[in-house]
Amino acid sequence: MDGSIDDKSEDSPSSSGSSQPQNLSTVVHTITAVPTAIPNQPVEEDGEGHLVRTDTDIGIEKRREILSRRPSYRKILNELSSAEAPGIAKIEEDKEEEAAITSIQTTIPSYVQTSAGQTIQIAAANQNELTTQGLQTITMTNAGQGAVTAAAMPAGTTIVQYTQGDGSQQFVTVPAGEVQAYQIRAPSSLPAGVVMATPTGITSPQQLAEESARKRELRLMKNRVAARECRKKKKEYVKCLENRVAVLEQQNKALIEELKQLKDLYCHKNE
DNA sequence: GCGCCCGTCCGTCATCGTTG
DNA sequence: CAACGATGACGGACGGGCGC
Repeated sequence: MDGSIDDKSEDSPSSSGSSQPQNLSTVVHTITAVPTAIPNQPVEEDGEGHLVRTDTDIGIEKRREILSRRPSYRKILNELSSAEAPGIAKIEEDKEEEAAITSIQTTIPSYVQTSAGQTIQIAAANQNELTTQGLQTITMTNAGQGAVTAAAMPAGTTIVQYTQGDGSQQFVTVPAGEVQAYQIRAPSSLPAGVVMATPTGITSPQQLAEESARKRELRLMKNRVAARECRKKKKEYVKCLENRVAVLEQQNKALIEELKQLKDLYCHKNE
C-alpha cells in the first residue's frame, strides 16, 4: 500500500492552496445520499514510515456498507431526465469538461526531457502560444507513422506529437537512440508547466524506485484532475436537483390551485 | 486584533465499475 | 485481468463572520 497521508505538502505543487479563489455563489444544500457517520480511522505507520489507515474487520465491513456504490451523477440524472422529467437537461459528455481539461492542461508541461537529462522544449514554434492555449493531447509516435512529418525525418527519429487548443498539431523530434519511450509527468520538483519524459528499460533498483515514483506522480496528477471533474459534475447534479425541486414545487402549487377551483365549481353546481 | 467556528475548496486515498 | 476512470471519504488550508 502506498497510501501515505503525511506527504501532502511535498508532492503536490498546487496543494499550498494559497489564495485559491473561492466559489462564492455555490451554496450547496446538503443532499445526503448515504449516511456519512464514519468513525475516525485509526492510523499507524507502515514499514516505510508512512502513516496508513488500519481498519478492523468490523470497520472494513461497515465502511464497505457505507461506501456501497451509487450510480454516477450523470447516470442518475440522465435516468431521471429520460424517464420522467422532460424539463431537465441531460448532462452530456460535455464540451465544457473538455474545455476545462484544456485549461488544466494549460498549466502542464511544455518540455520533455531526453535520456541525457537534457530538457527540450515542446513548443517548437511559439512557446507563448502554447502556454496560453494549452496542450490538448500529447501522443508519442515512431517515425514512419506520421505521414506528414515522416518524409522530412531521418529514419528512426522519434516524434513527439501534441495538439494545441486550437486544433493545430505540433511535433518535436528526438534522434533515434536518444529516447526509446517517454512517460509524461509533472514532477513537483520542476516548475509548473514542465513535463518530464524519461526512458524505459530500467534495471537498477534506484531507477525502479524513480520509475514507481513517476508512476505515482502521474497517477496523482490524473486523480487530481478527475477529482476536479467529479466535483464539477456533482455541483451540476445538485443544481439540477434543486431546479427539479423548484419545478415540482411549482407543479404542486398549480395542482393544488386547480383542485381548489374544481372543488369550488363542484360546490356551486350542487347549490 | 485574536481565537473560534463554519463553509468551501482541494489533494489524496480507497474502492468500485468499466473497458480493452 | 490489469489499467483506468469515477467518486465517496477524509483531512488540511483558507477565508469570512462573530463574540470577546
